[in-house]
Amino acid sequence: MVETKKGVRDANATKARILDAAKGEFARLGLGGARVDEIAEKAKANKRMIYHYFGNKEELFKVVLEEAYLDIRGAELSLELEHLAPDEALKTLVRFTWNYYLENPAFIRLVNSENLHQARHIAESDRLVDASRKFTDLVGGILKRGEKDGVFRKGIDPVQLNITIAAIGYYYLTNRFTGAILFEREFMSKEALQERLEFNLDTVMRLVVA
Amino acid sequence: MVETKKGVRDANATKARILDAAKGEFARLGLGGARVDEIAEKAKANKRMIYHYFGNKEELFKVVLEEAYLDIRGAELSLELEHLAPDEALKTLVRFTWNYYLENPAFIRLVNSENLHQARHIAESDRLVDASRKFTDLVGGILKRGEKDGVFRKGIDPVQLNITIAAIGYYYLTNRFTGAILFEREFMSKEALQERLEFNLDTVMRLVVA
DNA sequence: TTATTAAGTAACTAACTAGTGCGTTACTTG
DNA sequence: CAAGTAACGCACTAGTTAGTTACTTAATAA
Repeated sequence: MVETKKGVRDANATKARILDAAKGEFARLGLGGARVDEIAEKAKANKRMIYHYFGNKEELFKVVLEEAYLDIRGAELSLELEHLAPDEALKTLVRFTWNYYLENPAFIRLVNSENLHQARHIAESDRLVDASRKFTDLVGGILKRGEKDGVFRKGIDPVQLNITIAAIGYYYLTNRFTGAILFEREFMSKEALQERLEFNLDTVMRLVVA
Repeated sequence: MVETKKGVRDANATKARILDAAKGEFARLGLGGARVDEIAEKAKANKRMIYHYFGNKEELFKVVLEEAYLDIRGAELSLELEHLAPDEALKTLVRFTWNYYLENPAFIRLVNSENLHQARHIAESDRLVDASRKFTDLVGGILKRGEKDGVFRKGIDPVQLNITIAAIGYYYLTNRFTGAILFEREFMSKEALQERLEFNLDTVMRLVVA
């Protein structure tokens, strides 16, 4: 939570508080379910400020989404996977992805909401496309190195692999509520989470191994 | 779409039209985004009838969800996988799951919406728990047979496997909108879909193989 | 000190939305 | 065929909701 003392006028701080509150509300209730009044209240800002700084609800949602994506893409790059052996790099990525989803529950909920709306809010964001391209290239590089070292089989599509790495973590976490009921199983205990991570690491390594 | 001639009074037909329209609207816009008036109009029924037959919006959502889940669980059971060799049974399940998601886009959207609301609408549905238990047992049985035949390695958790089979299809399809933008790739062309299915079959078979 | 600009507020509005009151119309059964 | 019951419809309400209007207050530069 962004906290700044009130009374003092500070445009940047107010913007940050609004973004923070909006992220929480959009994640919790989706674009349609979130309420502008509620966001303003949570941000300790006047609703008028939201319209002043962001134009309207959807534009605000755009900024929230873009920031969320840039954050994870930045974190992925800062793992410096190119300095690790291919198999370690891949394992690190699987672990990181899993932990990022766990520690940033807002992220997957925002992505879900954006997909419900057919991704029209990020449709023209060159910044996101650039960041994602770098990420795909990164994974492609790991696969190439592994292939050359003889530890990975060849011909693996980095995009398909990326999707799968995201999927096996993301799905478990977003659908944990229905999952817990239907499979009559605890999804969020320390042991359950650890077990799933191990299973996912295993899945990915079996998929790439030569 | 359920179609019945108007004017003639037919409670079952009206209920069916309402459920059908509700499924479409809830899938399209989520529980929060769907509008009761719109559902009534699409159902060619009076809004009053929705409240008459289903009580309120959330109860209607409950029925829609329960029907959607029972439908896929029923379809899975009618595959009669127990009559197939273990590896064929598993491949058939992966293909079926993929095709079901493709042909019933409402299903994954409804499940997403339900998880946004922490699964409170299916929380007490014994029918669903029973149906899911049968399904988990089915997959468990396939794994056991494969293990005995020496084609599958032992110790695979059927629940984790189920989750993974669902995940690698579900995630690709729900997140295809953001995916298409970020990965600069067509997700829904015939070729792309076929490629993903092959990749997923490969992923699952490599995961279980002895 | 004063004029200017930007930050911030409260009260409002027009459109919408879930849910209802109350009446009408058709089918069914004794 | 009469009377009861269930299907159906209109028009309303009470409460929301995104967005706006018109204003006050603080910071800043001349």
